[in-house]
Amino acid sequence: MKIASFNINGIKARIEALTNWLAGADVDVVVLQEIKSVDEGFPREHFSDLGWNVETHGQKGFNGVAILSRLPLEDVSRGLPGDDSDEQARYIEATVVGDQAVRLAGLYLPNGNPVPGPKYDYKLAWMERLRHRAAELLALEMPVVMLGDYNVIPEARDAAKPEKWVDDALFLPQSRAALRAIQWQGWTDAIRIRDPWAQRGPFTFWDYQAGAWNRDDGIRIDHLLLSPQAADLMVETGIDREARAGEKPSDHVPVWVRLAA
DNA sequence: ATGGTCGAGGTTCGA
Repeated sequence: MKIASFNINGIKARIEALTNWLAGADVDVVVLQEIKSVDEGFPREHFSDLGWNVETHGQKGFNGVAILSRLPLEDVSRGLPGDDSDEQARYIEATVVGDQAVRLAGLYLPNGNPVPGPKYDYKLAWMERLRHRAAELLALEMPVVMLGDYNVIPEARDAAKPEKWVDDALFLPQSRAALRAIQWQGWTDAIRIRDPWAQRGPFTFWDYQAGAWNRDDGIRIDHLLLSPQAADLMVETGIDREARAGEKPSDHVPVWVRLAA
């Protein structure tokens, strides 16, 4: 089972690039972030006609997450538990049924800028809620993949120019500590363990501004965290970097893991 | 050191 995450930065603007990537990526399931669409505005038929099961959790204008799957999806739930007043569409869970059942949590973690301010407070509170949910998912003792745009640069080596990010919500010590608190519950960072001692990179996001892609001025903020039962099934993982060089690209590229499931 | 791009929705905000 090949599982991917892709922040597409607008489904209407990215329908062609996403469709082309899906045709060549050989993925079974992909979680999407920043669909920037209400559920009724998502081109559901376009993807269902191509053989994808579609589950969305959208809102008007901003945010929004979705799952496309060639395999059956069960027990879909929308929204991150822990705050009934939170109306931002940033989280969706589903169980994918292959040879084994795999629980997926697709997430779009708040950006948090500017700092300080209510947006950063919301980011840290959201991460605390995610930590609680992550502990519940680990307690299932089943293969779980928690993946998406975490909007956190874990370490200095995850940025081409870390000095640019020192005052940014994506790299502040509190943000990184909150991510570590989740990881240290027992999650495996699938992309990092490909090359544990890398001194720089790999990256998953390059800003549209100032020629960041051409300078390879990237950061790693899209992550795949695997429960121990999922990590035991991991056979391959990767980043589809070439997607950033295509026509009308997103500013993020897909990240993926293949499980023997 | 400097300059500066997208998307969505509606003339501005979020990233």
